[in-house]
Amino acid sequence: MSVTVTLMHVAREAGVSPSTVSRILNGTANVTPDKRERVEAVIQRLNFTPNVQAQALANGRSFSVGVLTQNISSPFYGETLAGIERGLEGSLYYPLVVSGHWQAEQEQQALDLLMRRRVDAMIVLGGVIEDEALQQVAERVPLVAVGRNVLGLTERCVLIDNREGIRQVVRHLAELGHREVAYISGLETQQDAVERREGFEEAMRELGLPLRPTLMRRGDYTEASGEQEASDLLRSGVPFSALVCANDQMALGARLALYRRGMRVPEDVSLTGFDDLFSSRYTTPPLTTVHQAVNELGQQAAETVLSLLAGDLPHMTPYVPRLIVRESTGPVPHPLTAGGLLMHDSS
Amino acid sequence: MSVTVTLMHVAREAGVSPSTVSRILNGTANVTPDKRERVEAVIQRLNFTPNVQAQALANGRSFSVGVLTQNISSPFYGETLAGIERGLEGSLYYPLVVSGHWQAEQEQQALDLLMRRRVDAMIVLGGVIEDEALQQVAERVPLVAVGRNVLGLTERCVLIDNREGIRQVVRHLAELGHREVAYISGLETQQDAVERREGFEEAMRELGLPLRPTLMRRGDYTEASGEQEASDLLRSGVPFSALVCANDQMALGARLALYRRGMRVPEDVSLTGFDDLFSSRYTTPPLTTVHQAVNELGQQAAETVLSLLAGDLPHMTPYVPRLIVRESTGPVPHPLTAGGLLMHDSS
DNA sequence: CTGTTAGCGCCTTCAC
DNA sequence: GTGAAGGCGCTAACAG
Repeated sequence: MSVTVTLMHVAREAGVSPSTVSRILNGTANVTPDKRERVEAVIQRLNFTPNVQAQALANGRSFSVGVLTQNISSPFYGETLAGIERGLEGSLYYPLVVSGHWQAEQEQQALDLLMRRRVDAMIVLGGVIEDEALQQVAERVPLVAVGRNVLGLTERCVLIDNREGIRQVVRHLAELGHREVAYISGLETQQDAVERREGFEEAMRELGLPLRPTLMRRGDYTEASGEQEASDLLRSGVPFSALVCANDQMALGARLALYRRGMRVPEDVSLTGFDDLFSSRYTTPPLTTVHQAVNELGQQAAETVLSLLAGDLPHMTPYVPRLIVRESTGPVPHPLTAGGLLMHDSS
Repeated sequence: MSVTVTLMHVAREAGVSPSTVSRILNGTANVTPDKRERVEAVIQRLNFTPNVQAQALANGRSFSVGVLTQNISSPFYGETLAGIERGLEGSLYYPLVVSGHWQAEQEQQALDLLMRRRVDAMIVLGGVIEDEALQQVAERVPLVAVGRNVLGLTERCVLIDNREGIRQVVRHLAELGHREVAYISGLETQQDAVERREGFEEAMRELGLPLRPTLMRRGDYTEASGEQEASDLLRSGVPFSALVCANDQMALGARLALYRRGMRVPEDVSLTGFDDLFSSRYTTPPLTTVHQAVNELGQQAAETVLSLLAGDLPHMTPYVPRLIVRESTGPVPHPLTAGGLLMHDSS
């Protein structure tokens, strides 16, 4: 394609030295107005844009921050990325994102790729890679983790109180009179899935509700697994009046399973999620869930990185999720075993 | 942070010249086995990774392809990005993505940013920026557009036959006996929204169905607008037995409006979308929609860019979308005006 | 204020 | 096969 025009070209064309052009570009020093004008005109005319690679090399900074995400197309991480994008906006920094797909090996490759690109900082979203690998990265550049605690870097982690989130859900259901509560867990190789399940169990105990192994299922955070586990649950015949899912996506899948069985939400079964994805406001009925402000978390991570880069030592405030009661939860159907559940179950 | 180790360090440590190390790194020439071993050992020990910025500068290529997307968190573009990521996998290239948010100005800034980063190629997803700006970019690097026709670059555009997609929807509804069909259009600053609406109108005419201005609404592709327009439609009292939405997100919003009015889908109203987002498989009921294989489109775009970069002249095959009939469409309720619709409408 | 001089880290001729 | 030298495009002292 056409030859790329360099700062050198501009300098020659404007009859000044390269450094002058550079100074104008970066506002590094004062330049006589007429020279400035001349140079700027040439820049316009030649459509010159500085080569970031070269700037990076000369500056020793790439002006980019690496983002290790897991699945770029997941609604959850998508919103986090949007938040990061927003948080970085206006700064000179730009996010380089790579997906790790929840596979330690791929995550390691992603980190390597980003380090080769000499990112100035790193943001890590979840993942299953060992803490050690992240600590190693953290030795070279400032690192902030979201939704994951990294040993020795806790003060650089934007954490969510998963236990508290689920607890709010259980409390809400208890207040509505539910006792037989089923639970579909997420992929327990992920920290948050474990925390949520444990939080559920703790809350049930605290509130004096029965914790039945037969009502505890294990999904993998996907819609498909939510559907699968929910329909297993229904087929099993063990009665329950509420179904708590470890995330919104599984709740969506579970919703479909209930629909297929002709079970109404919330008349027959109350259903809850976790994350408050944007689309959960539009499920039928709108989903009661735990709000995470994923977007804000991303933004906060970005801002933290920026201040780290600026040499400050920001301190993270742990994020407290909050229950959003919408329409997928309601009072227990009267005689549980005879009414709501079993009646429809046999229809 | 710790000093970054360079190729120079490796060379010294291994007792060879920098060029030798470079050759080993790139397999550019043969090197004596023992030197190779020595160097590789040092690379390991020092944990050396080449600086991509420097390589880029020396090579004149950055090994990155720019991606101009609109909204990184939208499920639609998210899936496209995942496809691009997949398509680029295994190549040396890496995607740099920036969002334009459907604003010409921001899109232009995004393009500038990417050109400054000296991307070797560009993939454009939708957008409202003028063709001219894209042509200008295309003069400097290979460019591929997805879901958008760019004047003079048509053979570099991965296009979707939107008219045909909507036509299939209308035909399907006609076969089910629907005559009074409402339509919610997308943001008509976008080409595809116009094509879909026009396709709808054409198909209605062809099939001899009435085209009522009062049943034509204009949304903006968001869930909120779908809800808004659908509820307006219901409030207006004009009877209809089917509602066609220009995308899945608006269909989701419309679904909620119908739910609020106590209208059943598909018993009272048939509902359709367009795009076949992953989550549309899990709406209640699962949504009849037009499949776009967004993921594959992204992948195809990436592969095209790669072969362009390799010097080939690939040829794009226009993409024909296909109707996916799920459960949100059904036969017309018996006497339309008396039965299904108005009865519920007045409840 | 501004031009000259060195690099930043790597690759690539060019000789040996 | 391998080292030396020059350059990619830009910035940052250093002298004027």
